[in-house]
Amino acid sequence: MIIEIDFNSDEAIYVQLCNQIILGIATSQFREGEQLPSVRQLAETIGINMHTVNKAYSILQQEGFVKIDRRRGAIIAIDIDKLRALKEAQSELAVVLARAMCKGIGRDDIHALVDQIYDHYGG
Amino acid sequence: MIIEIDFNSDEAIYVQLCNQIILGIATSQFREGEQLPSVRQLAETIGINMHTVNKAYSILQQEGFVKIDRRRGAIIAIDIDKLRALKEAQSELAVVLARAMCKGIGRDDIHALVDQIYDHYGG
DNA sequence: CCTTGTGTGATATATTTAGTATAACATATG
DNA sequence: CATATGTTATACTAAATATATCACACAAGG
Repeated sequence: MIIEIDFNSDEAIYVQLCNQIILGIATSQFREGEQLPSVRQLAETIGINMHTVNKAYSILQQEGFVKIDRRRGAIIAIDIDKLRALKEAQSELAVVLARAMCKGIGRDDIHALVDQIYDHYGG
Repeated sequence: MIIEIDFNSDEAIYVQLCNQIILGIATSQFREGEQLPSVRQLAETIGINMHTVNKAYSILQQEGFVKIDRRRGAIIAIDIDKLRALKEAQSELAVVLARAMCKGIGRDDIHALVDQIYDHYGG
């Protein structure tokens, strides 16, 4: 999978890394049990520091997307806590939808967007 | 409208302020043409610095939620650029939905959440 | 005319976060 | 033993965040 970092973005590099890897999992470019590049390797590929990658991996571990094995590095391993995930999705959606509503975007527009994204992700 | 700031949150104060005011607009607690508290007044109410409120107001102005009048302060004035708003909603949704999908949340769950939020906002 | 209340601007300072640069360590693999 | 893994520690720079003052321009009201 190709990971691209926008160094001019206002989003921190480690946040962009997390999001892209999660996007990769959602689009089945990364599959359960698959091994991510080592922190040193990915850091060199992207041209950033090892610790920045390590921070992203640690967060992904904490959020239950990967498990980290001393021998093999970071491995995709989804820890499903659906109730918790639903709560988080709800509070994140609340912010996004409030903005959308103010701008005159109706619920049908949102439903269409959701379907479009799910179709694109192959769900 | 009551604005509450969580000083222990990892979200910056000015970001929380922006989100809460946008939430207030979405829920019709703030209406078009209505006047927001002055930067000094709101700062004192919350117990934060004037400039922190000013930063939030400036961002809201830049994002097209308020207009700032030297005489009357910040006034709710939605600038509707639906195409742009749709693009932003899409990219924000893409991140949220990727996380949800990985955790086994299906599109029906999301549609239900969307309806729930829109109902709650009174749309 | 003066006071008051707007937003705005400049400056300074403290704190936290982000990112980098090195180095070293424990451990598992071959 | 050499290599590659994550991990830990330290130090440093740069940027973001938040606060603290002070001052300015402008408009409203007495």
